[in-house]
Amino acid sequence: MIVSKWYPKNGRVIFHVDMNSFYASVEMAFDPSLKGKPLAIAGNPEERKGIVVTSSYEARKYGVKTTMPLFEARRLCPDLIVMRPNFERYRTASKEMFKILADVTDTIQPVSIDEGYMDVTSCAEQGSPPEIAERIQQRVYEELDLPCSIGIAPNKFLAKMASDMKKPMGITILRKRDLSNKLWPLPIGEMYGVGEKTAEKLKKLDIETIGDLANRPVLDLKRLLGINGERLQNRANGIDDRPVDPDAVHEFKSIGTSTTLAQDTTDDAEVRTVLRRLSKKVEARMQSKEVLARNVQLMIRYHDRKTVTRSKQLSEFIQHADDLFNVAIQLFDQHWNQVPVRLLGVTATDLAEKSEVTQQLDLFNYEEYAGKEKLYKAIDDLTEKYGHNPFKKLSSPKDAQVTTSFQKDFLDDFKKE
DNA sequence: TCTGGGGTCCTAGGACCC
DNA sequence: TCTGGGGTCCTAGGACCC
Repeated sequence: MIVSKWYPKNGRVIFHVDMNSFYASVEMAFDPSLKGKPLAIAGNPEERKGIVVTSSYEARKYGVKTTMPLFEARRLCPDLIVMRPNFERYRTASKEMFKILADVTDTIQPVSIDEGYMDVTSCAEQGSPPEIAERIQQRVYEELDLPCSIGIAPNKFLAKMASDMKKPMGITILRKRDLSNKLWPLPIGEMYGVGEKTAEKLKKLDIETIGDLANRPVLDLKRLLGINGERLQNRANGIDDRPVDPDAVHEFKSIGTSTTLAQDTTDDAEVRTVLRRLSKKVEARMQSKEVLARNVQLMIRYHDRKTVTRSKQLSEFIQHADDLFNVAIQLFDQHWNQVPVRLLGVTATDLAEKSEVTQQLDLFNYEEYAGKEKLYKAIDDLTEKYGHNPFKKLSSPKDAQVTTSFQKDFLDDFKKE
């Protein structure tokens, strides 16, 4: 049966679905008169945000690229149509796209607004992987008027590299046995995970292609790049065991927002106004995700683009804009060196789910209610009994998850006494 | 009037505890 | 009196990706 060729016993079949020039394509679907024209999505130059976020393939022919300043893009392509981003529109399109993927399998890991991985290993009854990929691509194109490319491979890294090989509207299969033909000839800078700095370092070792990396003694790479050297070499050899994790998208590690000011400023009042606004924005997003934070990070970019971050770990979780602002402004006052400021950012990190933290708050409330001595005495007894204090790491979200059920039982018992 | 804004992961050093 | 080393927490910065 042909299926066995595609669904090997000991292997996986992973898709990487990548929307082609997503923002520009969404605008074209929204207003078909834009189709076939050079289009760029960019911020407002008057607010010093005039860089290209995405451009259509027609614009790319002129050399227009992502992160290119708008004036340069216009110089390369005088007829360039420029639009401000409509993020709501893109989020809506993204949701529709992922709905189509979800008709194939639940094992989907969105990695950004316009791309995601799927594990279709157990989808044999729906057809061969190329057939499934083709159906997905057709549906996205017909129902949403959006082009996408799909990579098919035994793991995430190869699927990611494969989806990049044919654009727009490509479907590319990258098997292990294709590595030396299809992957190894590529320049090292095109490898996912190798950026400008790493590519420079590797070139000093005469590593110019992915194949050079794959076949280099691993010790050379470890010396140069640490643990990442070994990992990159494994990837180059088609080794990547990372699972497709549908929960990863919910496990937020940080929530932040930043803004480049229209003009550099040394005005304390303006800084306060901006930080207040940013704090409110972060609060709103924390609320919608139902998380609290125990660490606040301030980012300052100076006139010369030098960027510093300063953070503060807190003794308790916070959720309100006022609290975020107070920490941010304290950090600013402590660390600002009086040089004109170009950008300000506020980020909440060390996050925990509200429901988890609420249980901890219950504990502290009970503490007030029952009287501290009594509670501490009980905890001391427990510490003696178990050889460690089961409440000691209460403030760490991860440990809180582990220990909350124990704590809950303990509190219930304690209240009964 | 050169270079946005959202993230993740890793490293490294000092403080502190055992 | 002199000593090693592991582990965790906290802070800051860098590389990378879309």
